[in-house]
Amino acid sequence: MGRSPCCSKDEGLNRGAWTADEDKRLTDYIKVHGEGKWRNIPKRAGLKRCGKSCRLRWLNYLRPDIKRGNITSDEEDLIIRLHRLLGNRWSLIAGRLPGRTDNEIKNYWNSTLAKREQGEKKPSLSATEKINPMVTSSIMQDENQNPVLVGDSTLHHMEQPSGTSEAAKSGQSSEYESSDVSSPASMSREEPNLEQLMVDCTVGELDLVEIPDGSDFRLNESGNTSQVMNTVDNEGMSKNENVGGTSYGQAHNWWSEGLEMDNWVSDLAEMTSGLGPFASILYGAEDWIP
DNA sequence: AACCAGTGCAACCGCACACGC
DNA sequence: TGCGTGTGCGGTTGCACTGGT
Repeated sequence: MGRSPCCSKDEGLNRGAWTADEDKRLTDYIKVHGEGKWRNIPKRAGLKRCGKSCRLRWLNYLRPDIKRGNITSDEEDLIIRLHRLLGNRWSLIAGRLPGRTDNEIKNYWNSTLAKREQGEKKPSLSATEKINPMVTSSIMQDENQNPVLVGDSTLHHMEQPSGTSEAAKSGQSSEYESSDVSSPASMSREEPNLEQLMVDCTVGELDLVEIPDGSDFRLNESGNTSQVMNTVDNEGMSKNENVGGTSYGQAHNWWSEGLEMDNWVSDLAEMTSGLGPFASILYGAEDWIP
């Protein structure tokens, strides 16, 4: 697909920092007409910006529910924990931090927490191993350097999830050592998170996970997760049914808007009685997810 | 006071996916 | 079915600011 047509450089569009007047125009327009149809917004709002830029400005800065100011220690702790579970899924992490944007969290991580994590890295146990030794001790590589999950007496081949880490794909992980578990690249390569595990398991072994609250969260034939909506009384769910569309995007919707984290973890524990080697991972998560 | 390196953050970029036609 | 569009996402860049020398 590539570059969106609305973002062509040769249209005399403004670039760079937004002015107060531009902010006001955009805010006023969205207050009246609402979000969506971003491509039309610049013209209708009298802005010399591409729609994509307008969307970004609104979502990351102008939205009224944006929480400005420093990240609190509680938020920081949550970010760290969620990052250990999810990796660089900034939107997922942001979904658990009301008022914070994925961009803000991403910046905070890259500028502050990544360095701190690197500095605090223990020589004996990695952060992941401290969470649950099962996670890393059971990940090996086959002869083709593909990650292999070793659980019980079964080997589960772990395909690299598409789009998990562009940096890893393009070899742009120079900022991090390969052994650094806190780095985005190594996170995707060595630390299969919960969702990734669920995605990568074969259907026969992990066919159906039933989510309470009336929704099914399952692995489909192709190994991707899919969500089947059974309820109509969850506005958050229905609102997001046509948004995003990636498997983890759907997980995000369900997770961030449908269930509280506490319930999610305890429900997962109940759900996982048949998950074999993966159950311990989920149970391990129960110890540290707030 | 001037310079420079480091830092934080807003904005940009390219890609992926869903959806409608 | 193929294509264009709209949207979301993660990675990267650019620049203002700050502190040290």
